[in-house]
Amino acid sequence: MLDIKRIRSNPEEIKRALKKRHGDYPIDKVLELDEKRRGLLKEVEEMKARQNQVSKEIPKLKKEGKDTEPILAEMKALSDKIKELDSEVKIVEEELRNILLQIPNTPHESVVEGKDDSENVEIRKFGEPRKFGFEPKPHWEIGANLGILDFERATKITGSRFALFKGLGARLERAIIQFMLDLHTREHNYIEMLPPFMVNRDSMIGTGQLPKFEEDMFHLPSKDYFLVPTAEVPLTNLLRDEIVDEKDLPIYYTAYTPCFRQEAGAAGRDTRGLIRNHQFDKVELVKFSKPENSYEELEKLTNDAEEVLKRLGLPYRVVMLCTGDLGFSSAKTYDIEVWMPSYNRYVEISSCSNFEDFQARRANLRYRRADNGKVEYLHTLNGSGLAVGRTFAAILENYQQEDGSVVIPEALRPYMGNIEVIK
RNA sequence: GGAGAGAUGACCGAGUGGUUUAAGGUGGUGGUCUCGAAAACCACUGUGCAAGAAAUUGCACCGAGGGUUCGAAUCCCUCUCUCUCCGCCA
Repeated sequence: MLDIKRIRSNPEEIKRALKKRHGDYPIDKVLELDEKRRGLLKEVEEMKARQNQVSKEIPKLKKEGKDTEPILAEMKALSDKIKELDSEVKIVEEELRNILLQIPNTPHESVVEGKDDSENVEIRKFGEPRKFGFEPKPHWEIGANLGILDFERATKITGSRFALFKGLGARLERAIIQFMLDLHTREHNYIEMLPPFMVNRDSMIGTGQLPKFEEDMFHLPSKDYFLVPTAEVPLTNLLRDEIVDEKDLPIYYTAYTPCFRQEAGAAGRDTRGLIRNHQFDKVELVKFSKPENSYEELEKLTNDAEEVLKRLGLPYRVVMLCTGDLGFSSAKTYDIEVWMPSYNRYVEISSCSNFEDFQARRANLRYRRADNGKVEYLHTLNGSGLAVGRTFAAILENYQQEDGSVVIPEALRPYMGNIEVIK
């Protein structure tokens, strides 16, 4: 959520920034409602001040045995008027909030303007796509042939867009999770969390999935809970409505969770394999930072995620999302894309974002400055560290051999009982 | 799932309709005292919104949301959560 005071004092700057996103947002409507709200507030608060004052006099008058009837009648009228205005204020505030919740974050000035993902900017590259001396297979064929992935039975058990990992496949998935968590906790100083996989509505609003993207989520109507679409939701909301001390910052959390997404609107895309499923595993990185350090923290966070791919020896590149491709809550995002031979291109495997105070404002995440004791909004950041299913797929495809076997990257072998090859 | 009890500031805890601008204590910050510290004493110690250049002022907030009343932490209704006992259960 954008700061209403910032919109009020710099409406043209906000309009200019949002225009870069190539969308249309009702800033003038916000200004109009804000002005209406403040006018009503002034009026009703003056009435309440009078009401409070007179209410203190009434017991004194009663004690003195004076007739309070006329004053009570007057106060009754005032009370009714206050109720009327209060509900008017409430309606205006609700409308204002609903509009504000649907306005995306303003892009950081360093973000390149562009219309869609075709205008994203490559920042750096690691490794070279492997030249195969044979016809490489896609991971769903490799996995099925080795008996470690079974999509037909996953469909039987549940439906389309689910995966079943079998035998060494299940173990490899688990090994990847463990390897990622160990790297981030031991070498990058993240604190490991294992949060609930369902969250309530307030949490989903706090990180920006709601109200705009409800159709993308799995919802449990009996409790009004949502299956987590990413561990970003429970991790960021961990500190919701809290004020942390400056000395405790920055705070780094990491968590493995399964992630659940409807993939509404993605019909027909990536229907085979592990790339786009309703349930997938992910290790997530979340940071809470002081505003002045958040862009430095974004670079470090991105490096932390890249390190996973480096250790696994998977070729990748980092791109900066242009304004037209930037997520709703994000001010700046780097996508890390891994080389996927079956797609013959780089495929997103991590998305690292700085949300500045956009989520913090929604989720009421604040910290107290050590020097002056003032309370300010935190900056929040997160990134995948990494998407586990896509990592699994990239390993199968990049490490496949002509005979259909798959070499295990060295970094994972300690987690695989030192097996070197799945065959 | 059934029955009962509860939710008050950073923490403990009083408060069942009107000088409560939420008593008192603990913790924290500043000061007095001291060579220094402890103790003691004094003062200060929340968040949000609005107005103001600022000092400051007003309004709201006692789990959440409604209601009764001139006036609600206090009374009524709904919900959420916590605790105890019972049932069920990995």
